[in-house]
Amino acid sequence: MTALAQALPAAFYDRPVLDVSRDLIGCVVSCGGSAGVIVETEAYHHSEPACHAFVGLTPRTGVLFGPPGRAYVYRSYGIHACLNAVSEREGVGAAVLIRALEPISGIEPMRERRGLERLESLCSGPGKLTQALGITLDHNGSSLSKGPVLISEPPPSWREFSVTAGPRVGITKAAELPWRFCIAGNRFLSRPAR
DNA sequence: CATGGGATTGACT
DNA sequence: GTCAATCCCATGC
Repeated sequence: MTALAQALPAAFYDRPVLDVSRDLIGCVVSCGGSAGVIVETEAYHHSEPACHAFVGLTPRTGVLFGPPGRAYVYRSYGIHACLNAVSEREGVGAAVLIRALEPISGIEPMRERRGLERLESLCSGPGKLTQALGITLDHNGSSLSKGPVLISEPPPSWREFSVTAGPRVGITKAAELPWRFCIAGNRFLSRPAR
């Protein structure tokens, strides 16, 4: 394990979701004795139809409209869990989808939870990284500052990289918005940046 | 209460 | 390239 870094405060997420989405690149997600650096994110905002919050306040979207800095975890295609960081002022309805991590510690537990060996396959997708870190729907609504899922500032060796923006992956509505952010050329992206 | 659609992944042609 | 798995929940009757 690397030295414990400072978890980002809730105020970090209380900003425009595009800023939070870009600034989360390089930060560290940790859970279940494993951790990885965020190399790919997507922003979602209630004002556009690809966002779950677009339909308004329902039992499903309650966390999205809650205070910033909490985890919104939803089930995708009946099989996978996807991790989001709720952003913007309470009541707005916005979040950042964490799409890919570069594993940095607790690699063996990740391999066990994923049932795979290949490093590049452990966290290179939103459903993969939650499985690798042991993140489940039970974490929905939990604080990303207090855990058990934590997001911390970038490690010292991760302060220099270039972030590119492009269209989001796998959506049918508002697909033209360039709200996906990645580290250009990183080997651990869910798919290459365009 | 019945229906349908995913912010995906992995296996297969 | 195609496609099924599988379940939560929004929507409509």
